[in-house]
Amino acid sequence: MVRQPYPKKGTWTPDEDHKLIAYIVRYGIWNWNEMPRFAGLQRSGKSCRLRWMNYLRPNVRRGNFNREEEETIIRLQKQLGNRWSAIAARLPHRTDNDIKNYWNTRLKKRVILQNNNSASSATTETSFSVEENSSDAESSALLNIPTTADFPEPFAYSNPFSPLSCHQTVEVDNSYSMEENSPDADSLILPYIPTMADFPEPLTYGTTFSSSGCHQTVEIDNSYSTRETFVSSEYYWEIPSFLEQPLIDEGLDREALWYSHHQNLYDPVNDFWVNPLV
DNA sequence: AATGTGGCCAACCGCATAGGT
DNA sequence: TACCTATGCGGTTGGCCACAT
Repeated sequence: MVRQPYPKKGTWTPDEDHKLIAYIVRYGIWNWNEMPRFAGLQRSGKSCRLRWMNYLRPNVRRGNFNREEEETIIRLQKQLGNRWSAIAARLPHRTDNDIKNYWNTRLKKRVILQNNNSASSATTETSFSVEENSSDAESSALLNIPTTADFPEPFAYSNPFSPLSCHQTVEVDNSYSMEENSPDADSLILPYIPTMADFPEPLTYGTTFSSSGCHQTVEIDNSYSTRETFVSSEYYWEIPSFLEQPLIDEGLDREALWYSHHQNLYDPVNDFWVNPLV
């Protein structure tokens, strides 16, 4: 009996990122638990999923939060509590983990301070309990505390595989529009979810294919949901080692796919994804 | 220069939930 | 209906880094 190697933990290496991106771009997401084995990763499926969702996934916006985003987070946290996924759903391109971290390390203190200040100025009482998750909308008024948006500085994205790097290279527009977000939290804004229509040609699931990379076969389940699982064609990246392998889906034309996504090129010299159209 | 301290954030862990059998 | 598995979510941890002493 062959014992499964103990899943690797800790920080992901660029090589691991490369493998995961390449695998998902090529085959999509069909089963997180099985995927690492086929992708040649020693990680748990859970770890792969987390890495993809929080870091490698297309459209993930990283770097400083602007003032509008901060205010939105503060407002939604007050309304929804620590339901980070719900808050993230209303902040396009931000992950729940990012929002959670940002809240815990920065915004939380600011809100507490703000509440303390407003409490002390609003009443002469010396003992006043500040409820962090108060539903009192009146207490949501922000102090004029400088935020990162007040001190714009260039973002530094160190990860060469960051999707943001592909499309926006270095500059990040601080005027990032939040107009998609209704100020009314009751109107739910869902994040963009790729559908089959986003693909140049439909993937054919329910077929059996062989992965030449690992010399194994796998059954693709028809019941597999498209929700949050497919890589949009807009972000089809070329990974040389994988392109050298034959495509496994009959319906896919590698060349057509590549030309339809030619805007993203990998610069092997600088180990960086660039967009020549930007 | 060495050490201590705190902030930041990627990643892990455990539990909840959804969906399939 | 009960059980099992995969996935999602939120809390927490650990390591790295910058800064202070």
